[in-house]
Amino acid sequence: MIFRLNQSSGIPLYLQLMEQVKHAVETGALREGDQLPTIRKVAEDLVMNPNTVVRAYRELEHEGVLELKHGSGAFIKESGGGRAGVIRKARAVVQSAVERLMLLGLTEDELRRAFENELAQARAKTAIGKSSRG
Amino acid sequence: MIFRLNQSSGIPLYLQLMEQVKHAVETGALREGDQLPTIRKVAEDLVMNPNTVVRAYRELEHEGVLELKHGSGAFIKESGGGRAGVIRKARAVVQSAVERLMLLGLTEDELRRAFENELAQARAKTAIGKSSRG
DNA sequence: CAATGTGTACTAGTCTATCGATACACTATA
DNA sequence: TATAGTGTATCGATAGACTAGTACACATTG
Repeated sequence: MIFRLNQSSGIPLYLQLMEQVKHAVETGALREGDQLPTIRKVAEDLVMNPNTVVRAYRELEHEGVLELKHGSGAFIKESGGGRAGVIRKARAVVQSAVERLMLLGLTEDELRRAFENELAQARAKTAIGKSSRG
Repeated sequence: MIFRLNQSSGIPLYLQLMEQVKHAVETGALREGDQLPTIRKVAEDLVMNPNTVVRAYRELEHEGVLELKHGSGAFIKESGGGRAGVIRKARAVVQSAVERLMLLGLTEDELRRAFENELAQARAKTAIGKSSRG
């Protein structure tokens, strides 16, 4: 597992790290039980402070993506039954929707707004309120 | 046009303002040429600094939602052909997609991620890159 | 021109997010 | 028990976001 950061993107380093771990999990590059690179190793490789890596790992733990074991390391956590499969299906749905939306000639911002609006609506109606898998 | 802010929501006041103006435009409560409430009036009504209102209005101008006329006021701008109608159609598409996704049991975060991923894909392939209508 | 209403520009304070330095505590291994 | 490898905790520096105070410039009306 190797990470690549864009120092000048304006996106916080710890978020970039989180993003890459999540992506690796979703694509299957990282599986349940796999150990992630050491905090110190990542920090060294990417020439950054260990604390920043800690932040990424801790948030990922809080989201239920991985588990930190004091003195041992960081490990990918079971995400609960064919979650990866579900996410793949979801992608298909989203993809077709996005395609149709682009045909309507919406800008990316408008598209995102429409999405967020719906999400807010849905949140109000249903019980998906709890964000993340905590 | 009356605005309502949530001081303790953690969401920046100027963003809340922007949100409400956009929503009013999308629902038709505000139409092309309509004058928005004065910067000072909004600031007074909501007990906040005029500069914060300015920020909201300026960003909306930058996004092409309204137009600021020095000495005259702020006015809703034509958004180009039946844009409102298009946006309404888009909403329907998004709504059905979101509903299906929720049935899959995705959390809000996962849903958002899937959406952003697709958006990034689409951006790479097509020419919708330019965000906002500027 | 005067008066009033409008947006604009400049400056500064405060708070938070982000990242870093460093020392501590747990675990595994021999 | 010693040692090396791992995550943890606490504090500080810095930059940027957000909001505010105040004075300026333009437009409209009479």
